[in-house]
Amino acid sequence: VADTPWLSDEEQRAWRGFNQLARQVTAHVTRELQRTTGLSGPDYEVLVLLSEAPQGSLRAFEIGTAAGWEKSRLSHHLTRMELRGLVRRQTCEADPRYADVVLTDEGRAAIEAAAPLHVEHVRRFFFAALTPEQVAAVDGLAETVLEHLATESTEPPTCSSTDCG
Amino acid sequence: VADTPWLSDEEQRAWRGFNQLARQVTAHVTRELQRTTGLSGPDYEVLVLLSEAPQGSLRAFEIGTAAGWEKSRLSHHLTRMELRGLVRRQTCEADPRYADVVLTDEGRAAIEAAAPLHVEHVRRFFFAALTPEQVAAVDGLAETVLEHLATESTEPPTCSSTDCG
DNA sequence: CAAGATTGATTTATCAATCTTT
DNA sequence: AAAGATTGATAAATCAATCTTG
Repeated sequence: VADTPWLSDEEQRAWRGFNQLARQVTAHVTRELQRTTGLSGPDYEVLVLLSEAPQGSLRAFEIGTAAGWEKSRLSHHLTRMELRGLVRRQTCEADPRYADVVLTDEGRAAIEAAAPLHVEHVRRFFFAALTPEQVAAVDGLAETVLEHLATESTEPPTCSSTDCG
Repeated sequence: VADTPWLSDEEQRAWRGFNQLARQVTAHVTRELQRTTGLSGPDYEVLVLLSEAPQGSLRAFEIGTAAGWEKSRLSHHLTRMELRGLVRRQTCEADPRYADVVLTDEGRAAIEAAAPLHVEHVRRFFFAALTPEQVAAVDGLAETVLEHLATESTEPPTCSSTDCG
């Protein structure tokens, strides 16, 4: 901690802006999604993953990994979606410790109806404001930081941000 | 909806990357904040706002506006923070419909102890990955999109994203 | 024992009134 | 009636066991 310098003015602005950006864009998009389709953000995410999977089916933990959820949240959420008829769970007969999650017909209908609306919202609240260069910048930023986070977690004890010499 | 085109490959990547970025950076930072200081993200946000306010005091709705929370969430959260001794509520005598939220000594101690740690986490999980140009890009993106969202909401009925002529 | 999964309890967030003051 | 605030009920996310299989 010792010698960690404060954030510069520009960093401060960038950090607060980044947070506001993330929060507000997400809020606008998910509010419209909810209003126009009845699906929550998490609902939509699960449905997209399943709809893009080979047989409309994934192991539960694959969804959890992709969405970045812990397993209990995943299980509870799948239970709610199952009650609404959007997905179905079935134990994998080959390997009974895995749970297969399958997109139902109703679930597929829901995601297919929702997708174009969602795209419209994303355009309206996000891409409409951006130049092609800015879109590229977003893509680059995401790649850079996510790459960094992936390695950051698997690094030595951490003498991070302090000079070790 | 009609003529809304699908997202291009690059837009698709940018949108998914943006979401992953926002989620993962936030997750890393708030997890470390919680672990090292015992404060949640929302706790920290309220404390920062109060610590930067003139008398360490704000009207409740000002916090709600700044944080983008609805009033019931705000009220519940303030109740929890008050129980922990971080803030104190007092009715404004001049205008009894407003509730003043005041930072307690304990609350100020908490934010002052947490701030440098938080800065370190933000550096480690975010700025460490970015060049100065990228920091500027983040700042610019946030400004652009937030400006757009501010006007978007106050616009005509919405013939958004469809050609009107 | 480790990994996948589920369950129940607790904590937060959201929703729908309600209350007060202007 | 409108705006600020609170309250109680519901829904969702997190936490701490537990269970099963390899």
